[in-house]
Amino acid sequence: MPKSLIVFGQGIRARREALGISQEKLAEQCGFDRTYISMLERGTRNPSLLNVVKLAKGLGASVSDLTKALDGSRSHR
Amino acid sequence: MPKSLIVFGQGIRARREALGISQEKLAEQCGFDRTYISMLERGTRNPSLLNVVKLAKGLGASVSDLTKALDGSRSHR
DNA sequence: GTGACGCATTGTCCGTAGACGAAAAGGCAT
DNA sequence: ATGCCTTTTCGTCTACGGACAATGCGTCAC
Repeated sequence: MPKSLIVFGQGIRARREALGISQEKLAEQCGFDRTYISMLERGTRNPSLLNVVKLAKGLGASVSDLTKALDGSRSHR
Repeated sequence: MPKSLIVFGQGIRARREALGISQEKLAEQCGFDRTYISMLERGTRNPSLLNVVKLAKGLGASVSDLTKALDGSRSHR
């Protein structure tokens, strides 16, 4: 379970909760399945770049904003 | 062919050439295949988040730096 | 010419991303 | 306790990511 995905998922969850919306609502805004959001937030999925872009739109954030949490994270070393 | 991937690939290529290294060299630093780098730079591949992290390391850049180019890009609309 | 280099392109292969259904469990009310 | 809402977790399935080998095309040098 790569640390990068954990960190990324935590950022997603934090932003979603800051917006006060459910996983289902976010999934619908992104065009995803609700279970997919659940797995993303727990770091059990490795999303593609295009889906990260969709996520950013659904969260009203920029892509680089979502990925800032990964900048210092050594996923494995 | 999503515009986001094109833009992302152009950014990869620009950074790689700024480093003065070949696709093969970058691939080896990232643990990728050389053809994969080629396809990424042309936007014909949709990399996973973990691979974007690997790319960032191989290029000596931050993830959010690589994805900054996507911030304003409307991938489809 | 014939090398070597860098890049693009194709095809095959396996693993997993991601959709979808269903179920279960945790709040938090009433 | 019974609702409802949210989230987690379990299947299955198809599509695509990504590795790898092979080929081709240019452009250098020799």
